[in-house]
Amino acid sequence: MRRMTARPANTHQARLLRLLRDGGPNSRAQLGDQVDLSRSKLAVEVDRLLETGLVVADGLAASRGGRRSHNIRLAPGLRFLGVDIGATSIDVAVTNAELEVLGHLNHPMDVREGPVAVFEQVLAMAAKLRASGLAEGFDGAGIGVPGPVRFPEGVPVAPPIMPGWDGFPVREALSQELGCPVMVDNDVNLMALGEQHAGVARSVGDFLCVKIGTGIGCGIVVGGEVYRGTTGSAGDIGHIQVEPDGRACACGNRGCLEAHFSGAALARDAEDAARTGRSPELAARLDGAGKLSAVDVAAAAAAGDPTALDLIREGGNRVGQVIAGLVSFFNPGLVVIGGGVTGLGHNLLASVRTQVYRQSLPLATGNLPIVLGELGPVAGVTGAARLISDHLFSPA
Amino acid sequence: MRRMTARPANTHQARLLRLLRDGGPNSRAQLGDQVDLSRSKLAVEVDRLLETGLVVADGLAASRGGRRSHNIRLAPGLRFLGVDIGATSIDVAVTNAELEVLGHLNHPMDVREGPVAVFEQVLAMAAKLRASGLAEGFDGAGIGVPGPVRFPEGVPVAPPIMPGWDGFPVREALSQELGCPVMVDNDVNLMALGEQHAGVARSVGDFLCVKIGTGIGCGIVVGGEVYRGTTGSAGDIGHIQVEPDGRACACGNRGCLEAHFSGAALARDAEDAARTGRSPELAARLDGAGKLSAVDVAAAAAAGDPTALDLIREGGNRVGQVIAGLVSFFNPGLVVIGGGVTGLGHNLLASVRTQVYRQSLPLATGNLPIVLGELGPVAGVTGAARLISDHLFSPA
DNA sequence: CAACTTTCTCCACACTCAGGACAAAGGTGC
DNA sequence: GCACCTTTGTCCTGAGTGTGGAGAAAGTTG
Repeated sequence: MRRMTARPANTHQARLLRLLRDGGPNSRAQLGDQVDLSRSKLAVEVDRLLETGLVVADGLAASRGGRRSHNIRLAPGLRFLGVDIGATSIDVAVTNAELEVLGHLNHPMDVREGPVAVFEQVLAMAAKLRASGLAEGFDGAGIGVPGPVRFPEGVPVAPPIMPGWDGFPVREALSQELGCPVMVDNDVNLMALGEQHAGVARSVGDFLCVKIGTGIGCGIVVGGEVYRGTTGSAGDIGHIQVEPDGRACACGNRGCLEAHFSGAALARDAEDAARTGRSPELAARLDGAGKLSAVDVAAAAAAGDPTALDLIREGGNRVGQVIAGLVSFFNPGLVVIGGGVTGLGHNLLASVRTQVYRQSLPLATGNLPIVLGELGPVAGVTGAARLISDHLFSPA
Repeated sequence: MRRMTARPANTHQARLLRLLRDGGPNSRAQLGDQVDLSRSKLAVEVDRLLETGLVVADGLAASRGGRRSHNIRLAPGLRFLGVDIGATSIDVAVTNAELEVLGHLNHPMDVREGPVAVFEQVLAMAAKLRASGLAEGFDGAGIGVPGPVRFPEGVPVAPPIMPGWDGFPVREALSQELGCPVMVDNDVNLMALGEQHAGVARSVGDFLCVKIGTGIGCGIVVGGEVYRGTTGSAGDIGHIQVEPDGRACACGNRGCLEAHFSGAALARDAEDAARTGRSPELAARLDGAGKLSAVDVAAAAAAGDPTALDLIREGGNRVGQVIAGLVSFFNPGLVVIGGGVTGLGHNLLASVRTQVYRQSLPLATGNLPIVLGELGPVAGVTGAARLISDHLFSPA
């Protein structure tokens, strides 16, 4: 099929496209209720959108007591590709224009293998999704990488855990390969966007989204928009010091949050507890290579293992301590916790909450929900689709 | 004289007013270079502003090689009142429409005496400024208070150091008394606004402004706008924990930043050092009541007193530790340090810088200036004038 | 004093947008 | 089945917004 070529010509059209994206099919009359435009002006803009092919008239809706309305919806053939590159795996999904995930693939891969190898894998996954009939092509793609990004150019800058990616023109390269517009962002920001679009953070203007995976990062949303900072490294909380003269961190400092608690740190601590005989539950879960993951710790905790519970509680205290500071500083309306450790669930949440509610001032915490993300692995890819759709659904 | 009654009728007019405020008198042609409007449209809007009396034509400028231009400037009689209520003193200033401080008064006063007594003092100071001929009346007033504010209503909420102010309708009361529009904000936010308008933070979009006075707070500017948080308590960093099981704080917790370093904590430590004989330099500066202030510590340090230097260095390390975390999180383009302790100067700055550059990642600190505010006590009142002028110079 | 610049005004024309009249297409009650 | 209502959508007029060009006014420069 012919891919999306047109862009909205003005802010009205952009507004209408986003309403249709976020609210599904709608009649002209219903759209009119939401946009503060006269019916006549609205009709003109809808007609123009129909001409561009971005939206289509799609049959008649049931009567609401009068003449039946024509359903207007985004072109059903539009497809976005959402890519979420983590430290240890890749998620790729296809969505329709309403950002509903139509198909989703996950593949383990070490990001340190470098952009070329990773790109090959991403393209193979995209091809597989296309071959399965979910898309004939992509109208746009969003991609998240686990490190800071110079956002306007779509280029990673000085990413600590993926040094081979420094300066690699992710946006341009992927755009070339896919033949469609591409936007690049930090994976944590995309998780925040995903939870904002379809998850727990709907209708919250200012919130924090703490992603605890291999590392730790924090998405910052101000007034509904992702805040990226001066050099694109905002939210990089993994190297905040939580213990003077604490553990050595890969960054060269001591006592960084990430060194004391993160997916990687938790796994190391669990493996240590297993090997030194402090936890038979964990020892029983060691794999052939003597490795454990956050999932194993969650399982051991669920089985009542006190050492596993201690590790989770201890970790929650560490993150909670940092989050408490951020809550005092940022005064968010919501804190979302997600990433690979979501499986640790309420044990983790409980100790985070304890720290925050104890350390921050009542005015900041009084009405502050601290919750787990509800989208899991879909958050990142949904956020990626949202990123490119926000870009395409804005005036050219 | 007749006070300002009109407000800009549209965004163009608001834009023009702000250009005239920030850039001084300008010709129509110069304004046209800055606003992306045709000369004809611009002439129409300027004419309308002239009709309202908000701006006046003020003689001819020198020729730039052709016909001489008419100077357009903000009405010279416009006067704003800027009020900055600190924990221990009140600053009041009159500015013209360009926010230049025409007169400035300071009066020591304990904010805990409550809103009624403080208001009386503020009104007396305003009357004194008026009596001196600097203003015949005020077209608007901005006021800062040392605590969180519900911004839209202009009402302090749960302010820890001034409990008597909780819920007091500052905006409404002052507006009644002065007979002009009033906006209320946190004193720290106003300092940030002041430094942004006329100080070190000009042309910086995202920055932090740490004010260390009796307490400690942090103004947050995102994209040129003050960020206030969900309940107006954003930037309240005084109660971030810097030492587990540290000193008891007035808030009920232990180890708060404010308990370890702030104007009040520094004074206490200095008095202690003086009384226990660790520092003759400080002891010599004790006043009749056995009290010291940040100024005394600065003087002792300048005289080479090692104990005073230690206190400053120690305090700088504490704040630096917190700022390092905030820099990682927020990735600002600038950090400004101001407030009563500015007198500690480069001794303080040095230890703050050391902490931040050591603890934060290079990407966030690479090009990050950490500087002292340059406006001193004028920052707050300038910010207050800026606050109300931003309000009045926006479409009604 | 002619030629050029800069500043400002005036005017014709295109575009945007609101609101009312009206047509189309349904439901409801008798 | 029919009159009357509601809802949806279209068309038209008129007010306002904004552009760009012509040209006048007021300088400078050689």
